[in-house]
Amino acid sequence: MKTVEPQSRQANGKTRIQALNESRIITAAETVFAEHGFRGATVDEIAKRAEMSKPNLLYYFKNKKTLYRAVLDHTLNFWLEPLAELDADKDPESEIRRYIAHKLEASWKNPRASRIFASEMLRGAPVLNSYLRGDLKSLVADKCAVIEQWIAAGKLAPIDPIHLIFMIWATTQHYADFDIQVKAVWGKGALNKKEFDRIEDAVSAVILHGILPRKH
Amino acid sequence: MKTVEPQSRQANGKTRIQALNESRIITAAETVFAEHGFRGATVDEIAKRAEMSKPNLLYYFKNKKTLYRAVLDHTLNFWLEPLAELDADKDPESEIRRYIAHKLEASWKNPRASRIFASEMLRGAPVLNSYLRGDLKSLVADKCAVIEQWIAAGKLAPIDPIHLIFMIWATTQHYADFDIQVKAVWGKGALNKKEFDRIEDAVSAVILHGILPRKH
DNA sequence: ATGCTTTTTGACCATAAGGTAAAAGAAATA
DNA sequence: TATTTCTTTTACCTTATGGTCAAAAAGCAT
Repeated sequence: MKTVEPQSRQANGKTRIQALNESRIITAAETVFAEHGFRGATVDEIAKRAEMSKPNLLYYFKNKKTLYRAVLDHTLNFWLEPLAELDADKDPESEIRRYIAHKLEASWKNPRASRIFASEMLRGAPVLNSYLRGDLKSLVADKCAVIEQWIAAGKLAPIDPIHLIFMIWATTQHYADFDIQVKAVWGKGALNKKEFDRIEDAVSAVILHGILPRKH
Repeated sequence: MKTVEPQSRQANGKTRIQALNESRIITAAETVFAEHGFRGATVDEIAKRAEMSKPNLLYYFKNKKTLYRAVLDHTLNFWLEPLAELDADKDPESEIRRYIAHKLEASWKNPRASRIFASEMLRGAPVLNSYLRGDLKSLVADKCAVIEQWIAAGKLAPIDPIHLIFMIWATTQHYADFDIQVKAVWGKGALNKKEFDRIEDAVSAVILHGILPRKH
């Protein structure tokens, strides 16, 4: 009865193959969950997309729900990150412009993340409820306070900060989530860098124009 | 072998019971499709919600897809209607304010319609594709022309009209589709009339402030 | 090569889901 | 009330779906 050292693992405690396959699965799952939501997605389809048998997939994620949670986790990093940056000591115009740009870019680079989030909201956020009422809520509260400071300092028109945040979220997500509609109505194919820049300009212009104090 | 007159029907050619049941089914289906999308919705669940057996439901709509189309049809009236109103001869400020109010109200009164539409977009609009590229596109083109006129007359700042429309859509839909998030982050329960009015004010303020020409 | 661990597969299983068919049951007209 | 039309139910059928299990296959350290 000889004992043998366990197989070599990466920093995160995963074998080479684990790391590889888990990421392939997550990627495949993102696509399917984004398109069909939790209930509409099937494990079979995700497995096929990950070029893997269903039982093999279930070896890495014990069931659909666990996989979904993993995908949401992955998604949230993306989602939460840009907001954290708003800095009260800096100029609101450049800060908000940068935030809009960043958020639009995120929607652009990873529309699936945005759609997964949207789909989770549509079904009433059964999984993300506590996240919404916890981390996200307090983060938003912080940022509202920053905006309030700007308003108090006369650097912004007196608007309700939370609705400003909602407007920015809504608008930037729209281009990811309603991509098909945007393309169909605007008559473009896949949006390229140039069109993307136009979007950024238009959105920033209206919002900034809308919230910077008027000069008389 | 006596023949008998067919049963009395309403103007739309439907019997009393047909009209009643079809509307009950559509209502039930709206809820389920809004929450789970086409693939995630089940006929059983819709039937249960309509307090009816599955075969009975399928007597009225021969399959899930047909029912889904009927629901989308119902939804589109809602969706298309408010935009049709923008009138070039009137004042842009009041026209756009009215449009925003109208769209917000629609989201508020029938969030399910908004969500069904959102869900259809998320999955790439397989059913609504031709609608998007047809009716909706030309309607939007018309309204862009109206906005261009306002801009040419110096009544609006020179913004890209289509992005203005997208912004309005995005923002107003957000309050319907992301209702849960709004409630969780804002810390409100169900939104009441007062909060709804605050939303309307905030949104109109930013957008109108953002697009009306600056006075120097 | 050997012995152990990790990965993958194929064959299943139970349940859910979309849908059908035929017959029973209500409504409406005559 | 009789007859016809319209509605609802019961009993199924087929396929899809989430998930399990045991065994085979592949990797890896010695």
